[in-house]
Amino acid sequence: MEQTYTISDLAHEFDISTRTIRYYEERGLIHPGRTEGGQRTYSRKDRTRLRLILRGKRFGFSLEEIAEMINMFDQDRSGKKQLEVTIQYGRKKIKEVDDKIQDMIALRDEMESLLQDFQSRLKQIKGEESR
Amino acid sequence: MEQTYTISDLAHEFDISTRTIRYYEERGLIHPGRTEGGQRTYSRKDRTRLRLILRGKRFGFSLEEIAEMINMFDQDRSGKKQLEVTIQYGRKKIKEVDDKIQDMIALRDEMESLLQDFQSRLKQIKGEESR
DNA sequence: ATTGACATTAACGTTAACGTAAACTAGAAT
DNA sequence: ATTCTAGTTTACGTTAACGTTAATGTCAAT
Repeated sequence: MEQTYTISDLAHEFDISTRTIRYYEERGLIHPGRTEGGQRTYSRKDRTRLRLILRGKRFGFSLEEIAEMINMFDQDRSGKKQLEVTIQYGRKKIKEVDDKIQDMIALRDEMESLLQDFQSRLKQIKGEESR
Repeated sequence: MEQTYTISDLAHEFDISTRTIRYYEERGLIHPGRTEGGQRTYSRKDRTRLRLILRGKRFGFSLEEIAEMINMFDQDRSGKKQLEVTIQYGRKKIKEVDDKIQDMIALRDEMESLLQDFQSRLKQIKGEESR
């Protein structure tokens, strides 16, 4: 239990460049440790965090938004009022995600119905063919 | 039945700039008509198409990808082979969308479970409070 | 101790997707 | 007829999210 990763370990695993990982650090999204010699060293938590970042990216959040969300869930919010605010914000963000999901489902359906059109056209052609 | 729109009609309706709409045209995503004097005039079909473009954008497809998809569903594919290819491609794109949806649902769940943590913490604090 | 593969920072370059400004024209309203 | 609002093209500017290069340091293996 002391599992760490180098920057290229993670770069390979997630199929991104080392530059990208360093850039995320530059933007305050991740905070790896350092070795004696000054090289970055990533813990399991860092790796998990990177996965989260990439997941956020994949559906169109900006790095700034992702930073906001992550840092939010990150702080040691011990006060009651703080916790309540955090939860409020979290609910809002989740709703945003829900909305995006709905939007995508709508697009999916639209695409599907276009495809149906094409398929019935194809069927018709095939029908004519065998006359 | 001759409903048309000006560029700012659509800009207002979809809450985007006229520059954006012109840019989509520049990139070959939409092809409005012109008035005598040279001003762009948008039909209902153009409007529908714009809606599709924006929907595509909203979940992270690039304009190039959107152009590819739209033009695909656009051509008058009368040949059987052509139709089959189009349908294949369409299936592929729909699967991509499905994957994105799955991905987003995973993120949503992740966020939800984080929120649960916070909420149980809050409950605990409230419990202590009333002791 | 010397490779060789991988690491570091610094800084400039690149692309997509527009924003913005200038200089001008068209159309609607008074 | 004039004024005002909205349209046009051209062209340069901007930002996010990295890519790329240079110049140099580190670590593991021989």
